[in-house]
Amino acid sequence: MAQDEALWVPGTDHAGIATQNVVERIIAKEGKSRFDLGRAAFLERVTEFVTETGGTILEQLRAIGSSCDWSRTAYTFSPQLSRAVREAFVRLHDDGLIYRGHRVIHWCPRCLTSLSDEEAEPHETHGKLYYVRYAAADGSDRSITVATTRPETIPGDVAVAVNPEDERYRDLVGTTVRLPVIGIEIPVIADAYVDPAFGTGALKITPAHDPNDFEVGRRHRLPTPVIIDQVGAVREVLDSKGRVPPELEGLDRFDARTRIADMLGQAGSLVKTEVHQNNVRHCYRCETVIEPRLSDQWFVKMKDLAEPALEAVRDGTIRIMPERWVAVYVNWLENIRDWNISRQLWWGHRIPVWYCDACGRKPIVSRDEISECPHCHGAVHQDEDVLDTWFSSWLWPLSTLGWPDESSADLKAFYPTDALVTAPEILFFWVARMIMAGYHFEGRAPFHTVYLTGTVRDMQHRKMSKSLGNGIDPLDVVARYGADALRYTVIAGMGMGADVMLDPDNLDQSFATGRNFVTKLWNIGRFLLLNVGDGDVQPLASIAKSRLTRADEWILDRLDAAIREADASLGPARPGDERWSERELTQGMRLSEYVESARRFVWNELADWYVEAAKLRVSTEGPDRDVARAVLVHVFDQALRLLHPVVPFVTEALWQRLPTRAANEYLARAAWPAPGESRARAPQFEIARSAVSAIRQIRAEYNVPPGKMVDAVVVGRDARAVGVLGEESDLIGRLARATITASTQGPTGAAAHALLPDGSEVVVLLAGLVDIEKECTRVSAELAQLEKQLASLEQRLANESFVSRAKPEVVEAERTKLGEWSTRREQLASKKRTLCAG
RNA sequence: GGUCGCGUAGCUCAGCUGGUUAGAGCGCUGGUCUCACAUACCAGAGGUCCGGGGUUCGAGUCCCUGCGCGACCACCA
Repeated sequence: MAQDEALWVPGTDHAGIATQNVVERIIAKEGKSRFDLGRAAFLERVTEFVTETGGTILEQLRAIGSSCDWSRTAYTFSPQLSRAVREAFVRLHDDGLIYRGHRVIHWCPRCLTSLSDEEAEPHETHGKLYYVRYAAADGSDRSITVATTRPETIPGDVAVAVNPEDERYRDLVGTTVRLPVIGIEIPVIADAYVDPAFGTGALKITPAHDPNDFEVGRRHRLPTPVIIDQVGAVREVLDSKGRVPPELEGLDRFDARTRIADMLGQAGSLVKTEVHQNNVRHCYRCETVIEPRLSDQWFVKMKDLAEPALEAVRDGTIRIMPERWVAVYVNWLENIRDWNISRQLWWGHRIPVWYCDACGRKPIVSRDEISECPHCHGAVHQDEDVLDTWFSSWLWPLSTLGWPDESSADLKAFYPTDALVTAPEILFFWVARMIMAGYHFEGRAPFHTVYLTGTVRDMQHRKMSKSLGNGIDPLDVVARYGADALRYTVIAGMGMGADVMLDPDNLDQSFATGRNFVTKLWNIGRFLLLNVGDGDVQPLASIAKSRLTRADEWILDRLDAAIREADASLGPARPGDERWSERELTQGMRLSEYVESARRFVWNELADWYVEAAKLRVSTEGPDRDVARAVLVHVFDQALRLLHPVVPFVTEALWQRLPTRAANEYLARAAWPAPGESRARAPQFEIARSAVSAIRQIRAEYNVPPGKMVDAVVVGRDARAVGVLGEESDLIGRLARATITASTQGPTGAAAHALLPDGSEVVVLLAGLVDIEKECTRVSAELAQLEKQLASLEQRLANESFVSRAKPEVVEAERTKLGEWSTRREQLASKKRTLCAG
């Protein structure tokens, strides 16, 4: 609408682990595992499954009216995007940024795959801390007690480590101790990694089953016996002959834990156990407790990649909103660790690496399939593993625009893109990595605004999830209330980065905001179209300014204010220069504020006041009818434009029916509104408006029946106000059901009184109804309140510091206020004298 | 353990760089089926801006502190 070509590429990723898990569960019901089916047949099943179900997200996206370019719907597993994945892998490898590492990684014994640091989620767990005594090997009665949460890994121990500074154990360093129950002799070593303050200050070292122990073991050139297999059972897997006692052989790690605790107890080696709280990592897909596992995996070196991504956010090339996430982003990048990109899954991009079975040279990394060794022409086999799904997602802004084809028209036209909108929980998984990929492969940031939304939660503030059953399917909401109601509710209810609470058990109430607004908008449209009728409607520009009424000027003025507010709330789409200015960094993207400005205009100003004011004019034949019609249509047209991005369906449907709409035009393509020049008489209408409110207030207070006409004297503060009130008396009278007399002064007794903000007064004559005592009380209360406020205002203005230090416009405003309030005080005081004297 | 955020009306939250009498939606109370709309209209009640200090002419807004929540990160076995 801002006449700026916009592209939103829809699409999905292949969700490696998640999808594979679901399909494995399905075939498990048939009593099969993926290994029974074999790789090819299994992949067929997954493809089948994805084809059937994969469209749901896109359907939902479409149903809620997302204005995507559906012809470009992308999928990370498509040939085009797969090509980009391979290209990226090969380039990174050629750049020396991909390497194969032998180390302890996070392993899910259920999914049978490794996971990245981000995919292994720490959960607070209440466990036990076991204190186990390791006796000296020399037969003396000396011993060293270690504290461990995982006694089942004792068979894999290769040393006991203490801090080199620790006096308690200094004489033991260099000696050997025996593994309890097992009897193997291991050394006591000193390593600074050990925290002397924790537990006993002595730490058992199990290099194959703990990442830190692995590092310690490497420093001390210790062996790495593996005693837990890939499904998490204890057995002699590698370099561990004679280490696993027969009682533990084949036991699951948790069973082995209780079993070995018993054995240690019987052997007198278990000193004590303590309740202990610590973080245990779980698989982010199946919640299984992660088992650290020693294996060969492909890693991406992250430090060099992180550098420009860090710089981009620091120097304002990319802004992250809300701003508080910047610190989180920076912190993660500064402490970034290498990215394990291999997954021992089948559903994903196979790693483009081949090994020669004959000559056994270095692994061959290739863009194309390889059938024989380029060196010896021997047989080759491809790496069994696939890539982390995020290894394809991190290329999204590039790959969906045609990369690696540098001549791609899309890439030229739309890269770098503008805004990336997503949930904060994938800031690291996705956003940070996309930025790194953008810089590494294309030398530029992939977007310059990162907008992190809040999360939709239920009434207990729980995230919506399948397992809790507290989710809301957008399709249900669309079916019940329409897409616009859903969109309005969520957009209006979500301040920047704030969560929005919706009750899955009470959709009526949860979506009332949006439903009511859309209904209201529709009804305004109905009235308008009905009353404007079929005849030609003149464009507002062709109406002479002198023909506009005060109400016309007022509503046009309010429209301009709404447009200005909306523009300010939305802010600029992209940086004015290469980088965001200090101001721009935090400006804009306030969707809820933009929506509120538009809502207030349409509902509280257009519908509640202008439409009511214009009713008589549009139903009365004559030249003024055309003026009112022109203004109504113009204002509504502009309002629809303003609202279209939020409620596209209902605004488009209404706009199509506007008499001024040209054939074959769409609101979606209409120009975004721009404010016009200011109108002098617009503020005067406020006096009339408050007069109506004041009369209504009095009517309500005295329980005057709605149909009954009353007499009201409207006393202007000055001649000009009286003039305005006189000219608008018909309108005021109609809206307030009163016969209006505008005057410079009014009766003080036997009437109900109300003051207008500008100092004018409304006196409603209620023959025989007025309760003088009530009026006295009211006026007294009002006066007291005013006196208090006036006192503090006077004090402020008498304060020299305020007058000299505050901004001049603030002081000026306070002075004006003082004048107005003083007048009101006098009026009230005189009123009080008359009323309260009886 | 580190970092960050939050605590404003019964509920969910706005309130941006300190400056009119602190706002919205939903809910609540009273009155209206007024010829666009009862998913509406009119009027109204409801707030010690978590507590305590401080800076300032001026604090919901800035600083310190206490209490209560939450998020993220982290190799303390």
